Amino acid sequence: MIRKRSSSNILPNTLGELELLVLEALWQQPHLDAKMVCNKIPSHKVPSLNTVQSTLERLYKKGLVDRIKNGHAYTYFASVSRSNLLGRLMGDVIHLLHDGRLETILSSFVNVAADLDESSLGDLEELIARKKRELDEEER
Amino acid sequence: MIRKRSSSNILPNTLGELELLVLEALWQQPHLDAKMVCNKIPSHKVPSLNTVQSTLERLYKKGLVDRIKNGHAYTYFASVSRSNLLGRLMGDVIHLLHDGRLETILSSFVNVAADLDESSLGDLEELIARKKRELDEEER
DNA sequence: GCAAAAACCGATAGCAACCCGGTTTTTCTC
DNA sequence: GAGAAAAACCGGGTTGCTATCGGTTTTTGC
Repeated sequence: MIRKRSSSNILPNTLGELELLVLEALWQQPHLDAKMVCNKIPSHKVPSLNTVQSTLERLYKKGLVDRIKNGHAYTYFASVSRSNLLGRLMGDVIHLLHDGRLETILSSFVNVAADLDESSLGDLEELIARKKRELDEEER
Repeated sequence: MIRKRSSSNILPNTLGELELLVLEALWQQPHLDAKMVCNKIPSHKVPSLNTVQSTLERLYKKGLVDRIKNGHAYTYFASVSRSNLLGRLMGDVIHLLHDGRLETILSSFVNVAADLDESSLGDLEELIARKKRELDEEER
């Protein structure tokens, strides 16, 4: 028997529950050390300091947080913004299921946007218009 | 020590590698039995028939494929379209990182759209316009 | 130099995907 | 209907990842 395994989860940057909580804390207030992060975790599920530390380490290796040696302790801060990470994960999902046809992506966009009300669609239109102008600039 | 664990992966519907390959096969050609699915997996990584079967079973439990008893064998078919699944996964990601501000979502949309060229943005605009008209209809 | 605090190390546990051999059930054929 | 073939079903083993935390070492402030 060969039993060689391929990768289990095909999405490269998925997050665990605690990893997300830690990131939330750092987005809310950057430049915290491990202990401070620990104190910011919702009180009904505070893990031990060590647990938070290894979670921070994992996030660091993933490139989602960065850190500075400040005295004897690291202070951590998110190295990606919330919307940046959101965009990255969306990109991963899209890449995963892309079939080459743009329409697939676009109609999914709009399906997701189905929850959005009219003014949000207006906002989206505005953002697209801006993006178009940017592309125009680049071409010249 | 308590050592009770919370959930590890916060995204509910992530896919494994083989699960995706199987889905791809079913999208390309619906109504296949396990053996046929097996034959459609790219040749450099064909797993055993049993492996494909348990993968199909997992996908069935997840609600991503459905099946009909046809003679002595099940025939399987995807119960979600590619763009449907894409939209669902995008929804999951958005829900995961949503901070209540629509702008976060919208700017992520546009960040992803940064890879798209001008005509694609035009298509997206068109889809939004259509969506807006739909919303208009509903209101009346 | 010493005590406290933090980093570092390693070990365990749970979970989900993957992988497959062996057994049972179903069905098809004669 | 018996027997063979094919598929479903079952159970277990492997891997990779997150979560969890105790114990040890290093650093630092006094």
